[in-house]
Amino acid sequence: MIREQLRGLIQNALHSLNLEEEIVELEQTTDPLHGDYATNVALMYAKKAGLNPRELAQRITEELSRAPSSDIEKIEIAGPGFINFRLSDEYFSGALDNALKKSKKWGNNETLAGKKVIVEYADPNPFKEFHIGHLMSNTIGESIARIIEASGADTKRACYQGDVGMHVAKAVWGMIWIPNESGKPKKPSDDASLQKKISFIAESYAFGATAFEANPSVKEQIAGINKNIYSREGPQTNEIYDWGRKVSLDYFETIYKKLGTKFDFNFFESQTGEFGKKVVLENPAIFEKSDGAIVYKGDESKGLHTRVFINSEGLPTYESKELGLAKIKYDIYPYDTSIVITGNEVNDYFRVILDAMSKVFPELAKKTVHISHGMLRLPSGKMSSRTGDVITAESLIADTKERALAKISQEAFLQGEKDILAEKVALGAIKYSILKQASGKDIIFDFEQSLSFEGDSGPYLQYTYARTRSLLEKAKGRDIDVLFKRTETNALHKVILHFPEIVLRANEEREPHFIATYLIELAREFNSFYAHTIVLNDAPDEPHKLALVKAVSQTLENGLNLLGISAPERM
RNA sequence: GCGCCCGUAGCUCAAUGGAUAGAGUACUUGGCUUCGAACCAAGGGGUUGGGGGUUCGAUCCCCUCCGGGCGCACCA
Repeated sequence: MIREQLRGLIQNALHSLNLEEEIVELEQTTDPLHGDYATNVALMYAKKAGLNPRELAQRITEELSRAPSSDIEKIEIAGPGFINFRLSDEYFSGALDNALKKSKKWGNNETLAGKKVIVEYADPNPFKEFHIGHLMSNTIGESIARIIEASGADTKRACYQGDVGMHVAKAVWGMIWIPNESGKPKKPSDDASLQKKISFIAESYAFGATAFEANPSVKEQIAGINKNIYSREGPQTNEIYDWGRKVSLDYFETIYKKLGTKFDFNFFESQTGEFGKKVVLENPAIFEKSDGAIVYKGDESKGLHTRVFINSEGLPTYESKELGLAKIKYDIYPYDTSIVITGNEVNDYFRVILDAMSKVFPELAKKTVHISHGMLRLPSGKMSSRTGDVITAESLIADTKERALAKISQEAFLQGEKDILAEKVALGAIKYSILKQASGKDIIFDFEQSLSFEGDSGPYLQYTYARTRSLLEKAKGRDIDVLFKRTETNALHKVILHFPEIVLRANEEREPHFIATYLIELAREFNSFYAHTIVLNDAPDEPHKLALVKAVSQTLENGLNLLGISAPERM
C-alpha cells in the first residue's frame, strides 16, 4: 500500500539525518491544496533536531528526493512545516486498475487473517418485544461483524437470549392470570398468527410487571414461578413457558431474516446460568457470601462495584451467566477475540464481570472486548415495555416501508418487486440513521429527521448505486479502460481510492460510521461529477470515465455491504 | 454523593493533536427536450457549554465549574 511506502521513505530520510523516529504520522489529506498525503514529522522533531520546522522539512525533502519514485509527482513544504506528497497520475491509474480487478474484494484487508473472532449482538429477550433498541444493537453488530470478516478473520455471529429470569417469570405469570372481557382463556389458539401470539405475550408481560410492583403477594408468586422455570418443577408453568419461548424465538427468526443477519450460534441464559453458577461455586476464594447471596467484591478504588453473582434464592444473576457464557463460547469456538456488543447501560456491570473473569478465566478475559452503543431514545423520552410505551422494530420498519412505497414510481415495477424494494429502502434508511454516527452515543430518534430518504441518508447511497448500475447497463459493449486518453486525475478518482484505508480504520476502531460518512462523500462526489460530465459521449476519454463509474459502483456495493445495507440495481 | 459517558451551525451529526472546524436538514434562489431530479449548483448561518493549563499548534489531552445521560446488591 502506498501509505507504507511513503512511511518507509520518510523513516529512511529521518535516519539519514540521524533522527531516531518514534512515530511517523502520515495523513491522507482532504484538501487538494495539501497534496494527497501529508506528514508532520518536521514539526514533531524540529526541537530534537535543533532546527526550526521549515528548515528541518527542507532537509527531509532533500533526503527524500535522493530516491525518486514514479508514484510520487511532487513533494512540497507548506504552512508551518508540513511535507505534502502529491502522487503521480501513473500511480492513480495503477491503483484504480487494481481496485477494479479486486472487484468484490476491493477494500478488504488481511489484518485479521487467521484469527477467530466471535461477535455477539442483538440479544433480545424471549417473552419481550424486539424493539428499536435491539434493532440498533443488531445493526451495529452486523456491520462490525462484516467489517471484521472483510479484514480476514474467521467470523462467527452469536446471539444470547434471556430465556430465564424475572422478566420471563413476570410474562408467564401474566399469561396465566391476564383477564379478558368474556372470562375465557386469552391465550391465542395454535393456528392464530405469530403476530397475535406475540402481542398476547407482550400484553401479559406488561400485566405481570405492573402487578409485580403493585402487589406483594404477586411478587411472591412470580418469584416462585421464576424458581420453577429454572428447575422445571411446575407442569403448568412448563407448558406455558415452552409455548411462549417457542413463539418468541420463531418471531425473532423472522426479524433476523428481514434484517439480513444469520447467527451461527444461539446461546440461552437457561444454559449459561447453570454453568455460570457452577463456576462461581467452584471459586469460593474469589466469590464470597454476603447476606445470603454470593457476591464479587469489586475494587472500589478502581471504580468497580460489588455485584451479586448468585442471589439469596440460589439463582445465578446476569453476572454469573455472562461469566459462564465466555467459557461456553470458547468451548464451542476457540476464539482469539470475543466481542460482546450491548447498550451502554451495562457498562459498569461489564467492568466488574471482566474483573472477575480475569481471576477465573484470565486467558478469556484478555480476549474479551466489550463494545457498548448508546441508547435509541425518542424525543418523548425513554421506552418502557412495562407501560407498553415501546416502538417495536417491526412497526418501525412497516411505517418506513409505507413512506418508501409512496416514493417509488408506479409504472416501473411489478407489484412484488415494489414491495421488496420498499423494504430494502426502508431498512437502508433505518440502518444508515443508526450507523452514520459514532456508535457510543445516544441517538435521538425522530421519525422525520432520522428516516430521511434524501441527503445524508441510506437511500441517497442506494440511489447513487442504482444510478451507476443503470449507466453501466447502457454502456454495455463499450470500452472501459483506466488509462485510455485520460486528461488528469480528478477528485472523484482520488476519493474512490481512499476506500481501503477507511475500512482499515473502521476495523481498528470497530466503528462502522467511518464507512458510512465515507460513502456519503463518495456518492456526493460522484453525483456532482455526474451532473457536470456526460459519460457516454463517444469522446476519447469515455473509457476512462466508465472506469470511474464502474469503480464507484463497486465501492458503493462493497461499502453498503459492510454496513449491512442492500444495494438495489434499480429503485 | 461517587463512578463512567456526552456537550460543535436553528435541528441531526462529522472532523487521526495540525493548515481556512465540515456535511445533511431547514430557509432563500437557480437547473429536468442530453446517460435516473431520492439529484446538482449558489447563499447566509460558529466565542466547538464557561474558565484555566499543557503544546510550535487544542473541538480533541489535563484541571475546574455549568448542563444532560447512564450506573451505583440480589432485574437483564
